[in-house]
Amino acid sequence: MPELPEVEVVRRGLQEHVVGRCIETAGFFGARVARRHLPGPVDLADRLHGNVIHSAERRGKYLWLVLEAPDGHPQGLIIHLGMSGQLLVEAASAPHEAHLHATFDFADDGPQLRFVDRRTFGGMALADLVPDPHVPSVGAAPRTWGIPESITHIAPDPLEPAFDQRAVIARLKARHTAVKRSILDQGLISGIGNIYADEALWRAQIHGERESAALSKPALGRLIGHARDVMLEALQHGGTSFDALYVNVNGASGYFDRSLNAYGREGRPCPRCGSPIRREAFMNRSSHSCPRCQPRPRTVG
DNA sequence: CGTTCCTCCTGCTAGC
DNA sequence: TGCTAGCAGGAGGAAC
Repeated sequence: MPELPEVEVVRRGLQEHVVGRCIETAGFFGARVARRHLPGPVDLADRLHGNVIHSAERRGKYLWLVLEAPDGHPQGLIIHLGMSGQLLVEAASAPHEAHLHATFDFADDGPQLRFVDRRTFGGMALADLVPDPHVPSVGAAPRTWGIPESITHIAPDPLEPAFDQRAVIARLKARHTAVKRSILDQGLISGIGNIYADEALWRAQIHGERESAALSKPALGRLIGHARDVMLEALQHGGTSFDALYVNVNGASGYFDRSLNAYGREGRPCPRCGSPIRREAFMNRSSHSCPRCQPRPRTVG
């Protein structure tokens, strides 16, 4: 479930606890955590030895650590949390968690970074850093270090300077598919998952199966604005809980308990009109919406 | 090409 | 009470 706000909380934890440190030894356990690193887990561990962590970056749901290898070559360690990934900062002597897939020991005597992932949809890979193809020719300044080559297909998220709302609206107007499918497409706008998609659609009073191209530009603009707002609010709720030496995705956001209006609220009253929230199958997932505020389209887009 | 569908995975829960 | 089927869903790649 980590979407943009939860991943940003983790990024801030990494910035606080591992940036500036030198990786002494990395270990990867099992075949899946490094599956996107094609040379394999042993190669990945070898290449990380002696690297200094310069910064912790994020685009959408992707994290990466900017590293400088002992030979001076900069590179990015991509980290995706998938469905259930957690990064923990703990003493090396702490008992190993079930589903511990990676450990990082540092040249200092400080705590260890661990990657724990029950469902193994998450993973790590090393990539070269390249100029960001999404930075417009005028406007946002490029990142100091560039972005990992293997995630250049991921679009900017609504919280970064490179986000170009007019360009995104133009692409949404060209999509002849359901608008919810469009805003979940990380190559079009990144960071939004099923939860925040449902919340943004509820706020915008748009049913997710309405055709993307058939919505007006102002309506699409409002939808994007609501997506940005709901993720910012979640970030504000969740951004205070990592002062301990423990970066916990699941504990990152109290937002789920209090502030969701549609997602996971099947049968409970719509906070706006009181109608019971409905749940529908969509894209082999669940979609939650208000039947009165978000009427279904006559024809599926 | 744009769009849709399937698969990876494990823990939890509803229902027989 | 114990089993199984169903559900949760991010993202890449196959399939249409």
